[in-house]
Amino acid sequence: MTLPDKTRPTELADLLSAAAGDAFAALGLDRALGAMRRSDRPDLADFQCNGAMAAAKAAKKNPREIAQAVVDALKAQAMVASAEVAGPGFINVKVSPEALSARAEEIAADPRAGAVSVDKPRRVVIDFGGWNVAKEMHIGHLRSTVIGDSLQRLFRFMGDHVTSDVHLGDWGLQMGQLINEVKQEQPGLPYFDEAFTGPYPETSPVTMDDLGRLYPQASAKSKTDEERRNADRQATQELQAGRPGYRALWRHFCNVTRVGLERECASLGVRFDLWKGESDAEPFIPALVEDLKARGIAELDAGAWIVRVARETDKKEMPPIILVNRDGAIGYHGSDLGTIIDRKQSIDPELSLYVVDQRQALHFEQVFRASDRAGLMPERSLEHLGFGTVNGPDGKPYKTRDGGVLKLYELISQADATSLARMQEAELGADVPEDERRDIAHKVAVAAIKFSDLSNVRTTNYIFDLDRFISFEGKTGPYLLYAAVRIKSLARRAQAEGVKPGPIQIELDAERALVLQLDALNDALRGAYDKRLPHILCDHVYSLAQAFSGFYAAAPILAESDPAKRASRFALAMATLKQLELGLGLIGIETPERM
RNA sequence: GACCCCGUAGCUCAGCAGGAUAGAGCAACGGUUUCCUAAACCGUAGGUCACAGGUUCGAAUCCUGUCGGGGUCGCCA
Repeated sequence: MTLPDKTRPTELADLLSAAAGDAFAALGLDRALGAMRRSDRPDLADFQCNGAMAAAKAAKKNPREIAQAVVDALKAQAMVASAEVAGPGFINVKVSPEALSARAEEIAADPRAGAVSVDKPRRVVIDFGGWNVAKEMHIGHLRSTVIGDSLQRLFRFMGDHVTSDVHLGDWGLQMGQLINEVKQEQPGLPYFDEAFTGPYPETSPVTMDDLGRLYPQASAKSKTDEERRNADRQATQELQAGRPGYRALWRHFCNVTRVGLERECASLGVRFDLWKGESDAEPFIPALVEDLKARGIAELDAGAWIVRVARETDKKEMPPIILVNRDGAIGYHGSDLGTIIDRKQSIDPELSLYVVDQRQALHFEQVFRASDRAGLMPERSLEHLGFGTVNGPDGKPYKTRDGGVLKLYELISQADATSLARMQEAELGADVPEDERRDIAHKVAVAAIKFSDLSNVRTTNYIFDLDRFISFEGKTGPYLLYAAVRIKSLARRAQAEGVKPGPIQIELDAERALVLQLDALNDALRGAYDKRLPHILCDHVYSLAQAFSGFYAAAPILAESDPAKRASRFALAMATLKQLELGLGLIGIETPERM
């Protein structure tokens, strides 16, 4: 293997890894040992390779000797300014200013700001499955929304064909509970009269506020009162079996809820390809059940049709899935299987990602196994991307001071207000029309909220602190916007002064650091994409903003008097802006023109 | 009881396919604006990586155990 054509520079670490890999191969060692990464010791090197020490162990050779051979080979590369062996066998490399310039030029010229894409695009489904009919969005729903949105943006950007589905919880016992609750409050409605032949009223008998009030009531009663619970089960089964009045009422619940959810989505800048729900799986279920019965996969157990998914190798108990419960109703096991069939037929995805609370890990493992057993979709194509809960300082799910849940719109409006106040305090945007000022404040607020959530590792719980969430200093969304906005301001000024970007020349330490950071984009993209962890991307964008802020403070850009330097630095700033906006876009954050 | 996740600076968190001096942000302290947006920049201080063993030339990272926190375990989703 030889180095890629030098007329097209590419990721510095890749070039170095290839060169080092050749050197290892020449020694009869594994090429993969040549993997180069950003140095842990920026004072010593730009990049490092630890392969010599690993190789020495296997080949029983002196690690420093191996490292020295690799270093000698690396020194022959034009892009290598210096290479040396350090300590027990670290290989330290500094790249030449020319190589940095070339890479910066490439990023500046590339519409994708230096980002690679996948070799083989896949059809991917992303299921957000966190929202429910009759439940208003609260702080706990934020995670599936922003994580799922970030992933759909990232996967699309990497080249995959993504279909996102909000996948509303609209078909379980909670529907029967709600029907009965409404029946108790308003028994005279035609929906409950089996003799009524229609048509049913077009306007909903309940508002979103009503639903928000009724649902907890109904749920509480169902838990404590066995008779009521049986009635709820009965209603659920009748709804699913198609009782017209119940269906009509249920449709009102869904529509009313959807209006509210769409408003939140618009506010957060999140969109879905599909607004399907558990109920959409219903048509696929009877045939599935018959098929599984016929093939002996479904078994009758205590009145319910189940599918066993336990395996001998299991270390824990693995309960069967309940395909049809003893009332004849479909629970979320069954509806998830039905949904898999629906997607298989309409999309045929190669990968399905379920962005749902970590606490449902067991459920998804069961469903995926059942899907595999039934031959619907292979288990390996189904992934549950669990996320941790949003906790208060006590480690329990977050509650407001009065013990209630924090509604999402309340969080957003508080952040909006804080943001607007901050602008006024800084006397910014005074010359901007009221509408635009509010728009800017909202963008800043959404950036703060999304970044706070996304910069936590997806899989772990985190402690939510409202003040910190909407604070605008330090490692926050607004910090990132601020970096981008300053460059936009530079661009306007350059336009007015007739300054154009020119050839990039790397001289200052701050410039080196910035280009090295720009070059690191693909590492972050690959990490975030492969592991489905948006925080890796957040870290990159933050580091990039930091590197730019350092550069901005260290060197005059448009204020530089030397025209060549001015043009170079301006070009570097514009390349940074492109990558910043790209990265921000992938975590769902929009950049205002000013702030 | 079984299984899963977590325990890193005063606080909130990165780092964990082993690698050099464990990194950020906030809070604290000290500096920086005649100059492109100070929502910024630079610096100081702050850690027995829960604890105990083990593997290794080398462990925050891998293995075992203990303690502490959170979660899950068939007809709710």
